[in-house]
Parts: sequence; C-alpha cells; structure tokens
Amino acid sequence: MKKLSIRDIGRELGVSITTVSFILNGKAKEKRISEALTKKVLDFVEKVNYTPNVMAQALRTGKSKLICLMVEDISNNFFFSQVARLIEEKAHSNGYRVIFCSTDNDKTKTKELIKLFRDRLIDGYIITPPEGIEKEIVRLLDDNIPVILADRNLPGLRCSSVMVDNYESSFNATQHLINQGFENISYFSIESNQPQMADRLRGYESAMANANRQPLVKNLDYYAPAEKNIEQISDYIQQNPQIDAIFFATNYICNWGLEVLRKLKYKIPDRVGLVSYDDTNLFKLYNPSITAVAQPIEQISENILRLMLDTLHGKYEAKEVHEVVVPARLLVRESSIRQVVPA
Amino acid sequence: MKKLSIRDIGRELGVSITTVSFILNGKAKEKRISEALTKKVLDFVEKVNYTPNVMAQALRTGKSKLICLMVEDISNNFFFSQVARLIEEKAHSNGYRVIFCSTDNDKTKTKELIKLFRDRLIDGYIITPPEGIEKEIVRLLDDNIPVILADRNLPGLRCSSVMVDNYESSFNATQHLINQGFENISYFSIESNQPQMADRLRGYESAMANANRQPLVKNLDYYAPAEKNIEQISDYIQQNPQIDAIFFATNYICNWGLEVLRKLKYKIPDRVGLVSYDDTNLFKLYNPSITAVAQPIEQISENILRLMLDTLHGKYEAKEVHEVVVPARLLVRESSIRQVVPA
DNA sequence: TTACAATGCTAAATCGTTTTATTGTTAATT
DNA sequence: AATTAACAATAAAACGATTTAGCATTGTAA
Repeated sequence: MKKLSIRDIGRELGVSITTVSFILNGKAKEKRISEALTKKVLDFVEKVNYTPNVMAQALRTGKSKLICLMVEDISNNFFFSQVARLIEEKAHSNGYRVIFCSTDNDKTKTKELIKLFRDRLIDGYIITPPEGIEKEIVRLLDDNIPVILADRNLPGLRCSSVMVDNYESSFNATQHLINQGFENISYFSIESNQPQMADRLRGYESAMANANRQPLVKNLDYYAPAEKNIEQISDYIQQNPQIDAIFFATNYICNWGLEVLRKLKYKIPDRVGLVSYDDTNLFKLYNPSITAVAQPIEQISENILRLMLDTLHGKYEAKEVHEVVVPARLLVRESSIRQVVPA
Repeated sequence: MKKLSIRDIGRELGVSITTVSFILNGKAKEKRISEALTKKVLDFVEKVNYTPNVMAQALRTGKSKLICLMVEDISNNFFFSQVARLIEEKAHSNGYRVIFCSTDNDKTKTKELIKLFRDRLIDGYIITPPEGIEKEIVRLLDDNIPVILADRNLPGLRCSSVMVDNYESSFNATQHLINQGFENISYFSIESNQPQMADRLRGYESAMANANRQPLVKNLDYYAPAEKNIEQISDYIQQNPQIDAIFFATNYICNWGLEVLRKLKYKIPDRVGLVSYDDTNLFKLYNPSITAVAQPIEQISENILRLMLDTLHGKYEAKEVHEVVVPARLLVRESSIRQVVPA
C-alpha cells in the first residue's frame, strides 16, 4: 500500500512518464497529446488516486507551495489568530500550505526567522513587520519572492501591504467620544515609529484639535512587563483627574487599562468613557460592553491572499507595490455612551 | 548570490560530495573520515554559510521535518492558540517546522486534512481529535507516523496523549462552589462522547453526590449557532430559578452564559456564582472577574513536544502508548465568592 | 518523388541530497 | 614476499518529479 509514483502509472499504462507529467500539469493540448490518451491517463490517475510527491516537485521546480505567515503573536487572538485562520483556509483551497510564526515584534528574531526560511523553502511571506527588517524584505523582493505586509507597513519601504485606514477610523472614534459629550479624552498608545500608530495618533489629534480640545497623550513601552505599564497608566490617570474618557490605541493596552480602572474602581462609562482600537470577542461581553474599532478581518485576509496568489502566479512582479486600504468599523457599545446627555 | 550546493563545496575543496555529506551528518567518525579533513570541511561550510537544500533532503530521506498541529480552532485563543505558539517555538528550536490547521471539530474535514497531508509530507501529528477519526489515526500509527493527542482522547483508541486531569479538576471546582455555600449548582456542557467531557461531568456529579445535592445538567449543541445555545441556556436558567451557581464546562459555553446573564441582568456572584473550565486572559479582567479551571499550558505543550520528538527520534515506536496526565489549577476569582456567608 | 511541416510521443538530463558498494592506500601479520 | 586488515575517500544509484530536445510517423505542397 505504498504510494505510487508517476513512473508506476506510466508503466501500468505503457506510457512514458513525460507524457503523464504533461497531462497532469494540464499541458496536454500545448504538448499535442491526443485526447484519447489524455483521458485514459486522467481516468487511471483518478482511479488509483494518485497524488504527486510534493517534495520531488519542490526540488525540481524550486517552489515549495508554502506561504509563511509571520504575525506579532499568534496567541493574540484579538486580531492575528483570526487572520491566520482565514488565510490558512484560503491558501489551502488554492493548493498552498501555511506556516505560522510569531515575531514578538522583535527585529532580531524576525530576521533570524526569515534567514532560516530563506533556503528557497518558502514561496511567499505575509508579515506584520517589526521596525528594522527593511533590508531583509528588500532582499526577498529582489529575489522576486513576494512579501505582503499586513496590518502595518514600514516607512520608506516600497512593499505591497493591506491595512486599515488608521487615521480615519481613529478620527471617527475620537469624534464619537466628543459627540457623546466627553470633555477630556486621553489617548494611550505605545512608543513606536510604526506608521499605523502614527496615523492613529494623528486621527485622535485632528479630532481633538477640531473640537478645540487639549490632547492628552501617554505612550507606553511595548517591551516592558505588563505590571509596569499598568502602573504607568494608573499614575497618569490619577495625575490627570480631569480625564473623563480614554481612547486605547490597541486592544492589549485596553486590557491593561481595564485592569487599572478596575483597581481604581472607576465606573465605566460614568466616570470615564472608553473606546479601544481592535475589537476582541470578549469586548462585547465585558460589563459594560466596550466600544471598539473593528478591523474587517475577512476583507483584510481576502485582500492579502489575493495579492499573494496573484504575485505567485506571476500576474505581478514581487517588487510591484500594491497598497490596499480597507475601512474599519466603529462598534459602538456601552462603554462610550453617556447616560446623561450634558446640557 | 545563488545558494550553493553540497556539490559546490565539494568542488571548491577538492573533496567528494559523499565525504561532505558524511561530515555534515555527523558520520565522520563512523565513516572514518580523518579529523583534518573533517575540520577543513566544517570550517569551510561555516565560512560560506552553507545550508542544505531541505527539499532534496526531504525527497531523499522521505522526512519533511514538518509537524502538523491540528486543533479545534486556532482562532480560539483561550487554549489552542497558546499551545500552538509554544509548540511552534519548541519545535523550531529542534529543527522542525509546524503547520497549523483547524479541525472545527468536524470529522469529515479532519479526515480530509489528514489524507491531504498523508503523502509522506508530514512527519508527525499533534491532534485535538474530533470523534470519528479513529481509523485514520490507526492508519498513521501503522505506518509508524507519530500521533500525539492533545487535550482529549478518543474512547477505545490506543494512542499517546497529553491531557489534564478532567475528573479531579472538575470535582475540585464544584467542591469550591459547594464550600462557598452555593446550593443549587447547575452544569452546562455540550452533547459529546468525548472522554474529557465525560470526566468533567463525572467530577461535577461526584462532588454534588458527596454533598447530597441534585445535579442540574444541561447539554448544548456545539454545532448549533451561538444564538440557539444562548437561548437554550437562558430558557434553562429561567425554568430553574433555584439555580444559584453555574459551572460552565468550557470557556465558549461560559461566553454564551455570560451573554445570557447580562441580558437577564443577573448579578454575579450575588444572584449566581460562576466557575468556568478553561481560563482566558480576559476572565481576570471581566467585571466581576471569573473563577476558572486553568490548564497548565506550558506543561502540556512541553509534554506533547517531548513525546513527539522522542518518537520521531526513534526512542519509541509510534504505536507505543504514552499517556500523560497533568494537574489543572483552580484560579479562584470574584465570580465564585459568596459575599455573605449563609448561616 | 522529394521536402517539409504537423502530429504524437519519449529519452534523458536535471534538481541536491543520502547511502550503498567499492576502490586505492598503507600498516600489520604470516 | 604475500596476504590481510584497517583506513580514507569516492563513484554511482537512488528519491520522484519537470522539462528540453528530439524521434518517428503521417499528411501536404512543390
């Protein structure tokens, strides 16, 4: 019951393996194989349930049919694991397998991972890039290996990407808080040069400026231990008691913030209104439920994979830059709704 | 700047590729290659940063160095994605890559996936098995392809597994509610023959019987839409108003339950006490925080990979059954603490 | 009748390894 | 001096596909 090879089916049918290969690869017409023989081979292959040896194909063609998905953290359900899942499904139905790994937003780790995969093992990369891996990406593109950046891009790097409109969605979320009558809206984000974070900040600042409000911005350290950041948030909130609403720039910052507000026994939304960037499936269950900017996960996944497959199939050069921007949705929930509308 | 092959380094050094291969595979001694030559080759390989072509190796040896991790749902952060992440890391540092996929607890989908991977593409499988794939697993084991079941096993299937002690942890969780003075503790689970679910139920029932309490069990349908199950839970709770505590047998059931309790405006833990199986990183943030049975994710991952690697390295036969049971921890939080101790 | 193209198919090289079988040396034993 | 043993290294055959170049055969035009 061992696997049969193309040679076996050739022998069985009294046909050369060349012919079988041509037929199997849909080159029957092109190579002028007769219809009768084509059908015969196809039928037999179907009957004995033959599947080609992927490794032999890979060795010969130099293509592994493997896509690597490098996200910040697979175990961060809030966005990446859902994208991962959808990508995997779609890739699969197109004959590609997906290998996942976490970058931890660590530039060294990511570089190592790319190097490791580089032995032509991987046909294409989908990456949520940490800062500092521009050179590695350029090198991949130079070798015509497609790279699609997801969720964010890198300043100065010419590379295809699929992202949400961070500026606009952040502006809208802030505007929503303003419309609800919140006065002193603070913004918690992380120290970062990532363009998507800069855009979110700009969105917040524009909305605040439009409304003649002072921005209240506090940046945290992604790489610091959670307790440290929780303390920072706590301190900032207590030092600025006028704060009556908070916009968290990511879901994990929101989680830190929720812990703080819990400890301080601040009622939401009575004492502070809340909006978070990135929805999670528990925000709607939280008590009160949390208003969030939701990234359209399906749309993002779809665009990423379409770009990837089109490039793999030679429709585009890897170096050709395609930037897709999709709109985000503001899911208004209890945490940002003023009970009493101010006069 | 193309990749160099073993042939290139042989030519460069005036040595046969056989010799190079032996040295690279650590067979220098065994094959009586002189130390001098061994060092020379090793140094050169180091210098030019040669790495073997994985596909050629795979083709020749029939081993892909790929492990497949099939979990119920990668995007279910609450347990699987964390395990996935740890497994990936550990596998990676042992020279293996991991391919992930979701079974959706669907037997047909899982069978198809296994079949798809079967062309000797995958060296080993880690599976949280849906019921009904016993034959496929036996076939893998017969071909000496290691399979490790995670989180649960299948009745009557002789296969290695790593699991939590479901009976004991469920017993303890129930006992905890009893100790807190809750009287009518109900249990929500899903319709299933999975042994781990049966064990959880037995744990609940034993604890209840010990305390002379009537069990209140409601089973839901995993495959039904969430709204349906939410309705079922709601109906059951309203039809049994005596219920003053609930034990949810999984985290997703707990999520459904939380939605119900929210809608019914039941105060937790005043109106009903709550415990859930499977911790999530938001349970501690929920208001009130939710008591949960936490699976020791690191320990589980470690055991799984150790078993897998040992089997891959030939320390065990694939068919040899190793069953690892690790203890779970009860994380007591606000949702199960009686404010007023009853007389 | 010869030349040439179209048709239908195949031999053999190749991808980069691993591994089996083998060949030359040199040293030791009879 | 002839045989054997140990040592060092290698040639060549896989693994299972893809692909280039080419071989017969038949039909058509000159």
